Amino acid sequence: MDMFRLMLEHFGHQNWWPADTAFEVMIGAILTQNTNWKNVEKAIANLTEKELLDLNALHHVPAKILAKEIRPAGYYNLKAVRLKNLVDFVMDRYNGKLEECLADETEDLRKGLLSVKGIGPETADSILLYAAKRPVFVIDAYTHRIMSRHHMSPEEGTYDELQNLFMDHLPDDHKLFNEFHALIVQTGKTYCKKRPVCEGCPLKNWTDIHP
DNA sequence: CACCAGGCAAGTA
DNA sequence: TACTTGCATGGT
Repeated sequence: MDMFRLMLEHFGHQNWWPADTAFEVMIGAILTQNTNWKNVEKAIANLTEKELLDLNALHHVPAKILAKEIRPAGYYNLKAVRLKNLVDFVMDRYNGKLEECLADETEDLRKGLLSVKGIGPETADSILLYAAKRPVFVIDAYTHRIMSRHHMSPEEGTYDELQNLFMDHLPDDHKLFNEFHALIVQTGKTYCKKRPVCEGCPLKNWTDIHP
């Protein structure tokens, strides 16, 4: 049985990304860097309450005030600057129009996002997949860990190598990629931590990467 | 108490 | 290129 179906039959549909708008996805993508999503929810709730979950509002709010509101998400000084960098990117390159940003060519938008200080490959691809709905496969620490544990990737493969491994074997379908990445995270959280709990893992006897 | 969470950038050699 | 370190809260 293939990896995707094993995980789907075990966990069911994940309904990612848990956000109301594309902009909220973009903000969440930065806030969740190396941070538990529960903490991000608190930070986003603060932003909503202060009416800061908005491109123009974030553009005008001082980084120091912003940092205070996103405190529960951790790395708050760093992330406040990163959020401002992302907002500046949309302002400068797309004339402050989020729709134009999200409608840009996938490759151009990816390069642009990666040029923003504080946005690396996972954050850029999360925005492309979950906000812009492009068929771009997101790789995270759990993906590396699961693939490595199953000897499906060369040891400590790079982000791009692992991403290509999936994208070369899967149809370009953003809905599939959406569900697939979410299931990998759920599987990793439940069974594939640094101290793995392999008993009960849907991938226990999985050895074939066939889509 | 230790360890972890849906990373990234900057510094060193 | 290949390590190492800082960033930080909140949960287990």
